[in-house]
Amino acid sequence: MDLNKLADALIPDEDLEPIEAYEEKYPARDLPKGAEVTRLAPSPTGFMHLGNLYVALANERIAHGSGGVLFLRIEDTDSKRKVEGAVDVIRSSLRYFGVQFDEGADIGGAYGPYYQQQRAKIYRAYAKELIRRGRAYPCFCTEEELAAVREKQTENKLLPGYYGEFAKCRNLTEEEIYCNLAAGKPYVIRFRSEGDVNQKSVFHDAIKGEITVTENNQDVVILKSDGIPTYHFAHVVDDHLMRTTLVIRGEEWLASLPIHIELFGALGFRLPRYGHNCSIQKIDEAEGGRRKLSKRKDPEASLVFYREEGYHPLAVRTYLMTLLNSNFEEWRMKYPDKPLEEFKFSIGKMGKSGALFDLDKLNDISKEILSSLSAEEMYDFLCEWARGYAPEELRTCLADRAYLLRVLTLCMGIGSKKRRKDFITARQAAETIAYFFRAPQNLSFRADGETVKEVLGRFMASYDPTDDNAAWFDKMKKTADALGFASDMKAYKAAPDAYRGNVSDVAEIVRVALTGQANTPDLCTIMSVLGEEECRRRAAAAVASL
RNA sequence: GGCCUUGUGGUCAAGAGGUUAAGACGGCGCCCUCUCACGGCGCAAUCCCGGGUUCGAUUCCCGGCAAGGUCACCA
Repeated sequence: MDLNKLADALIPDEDLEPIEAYEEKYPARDLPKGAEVTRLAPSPTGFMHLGNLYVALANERIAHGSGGVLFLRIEDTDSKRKVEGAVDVIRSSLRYFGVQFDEGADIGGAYGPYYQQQRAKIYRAYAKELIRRGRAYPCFCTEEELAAVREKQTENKLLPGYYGEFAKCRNLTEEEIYCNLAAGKPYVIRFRSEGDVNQKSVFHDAIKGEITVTENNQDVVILKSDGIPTYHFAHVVDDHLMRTTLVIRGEEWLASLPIHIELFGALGFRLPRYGHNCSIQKIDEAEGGRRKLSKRKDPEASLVFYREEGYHPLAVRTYLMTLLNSNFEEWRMKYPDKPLEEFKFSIGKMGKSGALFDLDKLNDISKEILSSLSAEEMYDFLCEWARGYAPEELRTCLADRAYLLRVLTLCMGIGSKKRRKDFITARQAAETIAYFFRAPQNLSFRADGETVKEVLGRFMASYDPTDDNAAWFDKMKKTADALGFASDMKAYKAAPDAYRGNVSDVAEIVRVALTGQANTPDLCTIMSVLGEEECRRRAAAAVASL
C-alpha cells in the first residue's frame, strides 16, 4: 500500500508544515541544569476544583523552586465541555491562591499557541507522519459496532478495547479504505500499537517510585472524526514540543501511561518524567467509604467556596502544602515568618496515598494566618472579601475604618502579650464582631430577670469610662459583693453554697447585655470601644427587654 | 471482573530489622488575676490480617483482605 498516498487521502490539508519545522520552531529550552519545565493543562469547564489548585501548587513549586518554567495549556479539544470565560476563571482563581504562570494561554510565550484548538495543524502534521510510517490507520467503525465488540469481550472475560483481532479496521485493504472514503464514511485515525499486554516493565514514577507498567496494546484513537486529537495524542505532541520535563498530574492518568509511553516512542520523542499524585478525598457518610472530593456533592471541592467563606488565600495554600510535602509543616513551625517560597519543595516527599480533606486542620491554619496579620491587613482582607461576598448590612459596617480598626485591634489581641486566634475566615470574623455595629437582639441570660436587673443597675451606676482595667474590674467585684456573689474565686470554690454565684456570673450578665454573647474578648475594652453612651443604651434596653 | 496503586492513632503523618513507635490537627482533663480566645501542662488513641525469613518484624518476602484509580471518538 502506498502510505504517502493514504496519508494525503486521510489528511488532505495543504497548509501543514513538515514536522521538522516544528522541531526547529520549538527548540530545547535554554535553562540551567536541573530546571524543570512543568505545566498545568486544565479543561476550560469553568469549574475550579480544589484538586486543580493542589496539582497547580505542586507544579508551581517544582518549576519555580528549580529555576524552571510553569506554563498553562488549555485542553479544549472537547468542545462539548467548553465554557465561555473559563480561562479567566482558571487564571484569576489560581492567581488569587498564589499560582502565577510564566507563559501560556492569554499570556503568551515562545512555545505557543497554548490552546489546543489552535494547534490542530500541528497534531494533524504528526498524525500524518504516523500514517506515512504505517503507525496509524483510518478506522470506520461506528459507535454501535464498537459497543457490540466491547460487550462481547466483557461477556467472554476478555480485555475490552480495540486491539489485535478485534481491531477490524487495522488490516483493511487499500481497496476497502478508498471505497469507504469514496462513500463518505466518517473515520477516526487510530494508532497502530505494537505492544504486548503480557510484557511488563518497571517504570520510575517521580512520586510513586517504582511501579510496574504493562505494555499498551490498544489501537487508541489519536484523531477524532472531527479531526481534533484525543487527550493522549495532544498530550504527547504538546509536552514534547513545549519541552516539558516533568509531568505532574492526577493519579487517574496512571492507567493510560502505557499509551503515552508507546506514543512517545513511536513519534521518536524523548519521554518526560512523570509524577502521578493522589487526589484529595473525603469520607462519604452515606456510603461509609472514601471518595474523591466531588464537585456535585461537596461545596468545599470548589475553589469558589474558599473565596465566598473568606478563607485567606495563604491559609488554603499552606494547608495544601502540608498535604503535598510531609516535612512542610515541620519547616513552617520552625520558620513561621518565612515566605513559603523559601521551603525546599521535594517531589520525593509527596505522599503516595490519597489524603482526606481535613477542615479542622485548614481552620487551625487559617486562625494562625489571620492572627499574624496587622489590624490594617485584616481590615483590607475583610473589605476585599466583603466587596464580593458579604451581605449588604455587613458592608456598611465596614465603612468606618477607624472604628473597625479599633475593634480588630481588640479582637485580635494586638498589643497584648498574646495574640488571640478567634478568626478563621472573613465571614466568620465579620459575624463574630457584628455586635460592635448593632445592638444585640433576643438576649438570653442564664440568671433570672431580677438578678439581671440588680446587676446591671448596680454595675452601670458605678461604671466610669475613664477607669482602667483594674479599676473597672474592681467595680465588678464590688457589684458582686454587694449582691451576695463571691468576688474571690478561692472563697467561692471553698463554699459555693454560701453565695448566689461569683464574679464571673456577674460579668457574664453585663457581657450578655452589651454584646449578646456569653463569650467575648476583654469586656472592659469592649465597653470603651463601644463608648459610654452606647453601653448605657444597651444596658437599659436589656433591662427593658426582660 | 482484569490491570495498577495504596494500607502506622479519628485525620495528616515521621520512622527504623531491636525505639517508651516522633510531631501536628482534633478529642478529653488540669492550670492561667471575669467568660472566651491565647498560652502552659497532661491524658486517651495507631503499626490491616495470616504465613514465612530471622535470636527478633510494624519494618524484608509471599499470600489474603480492604480502600482508591482505570478499562471512551472525556479530559
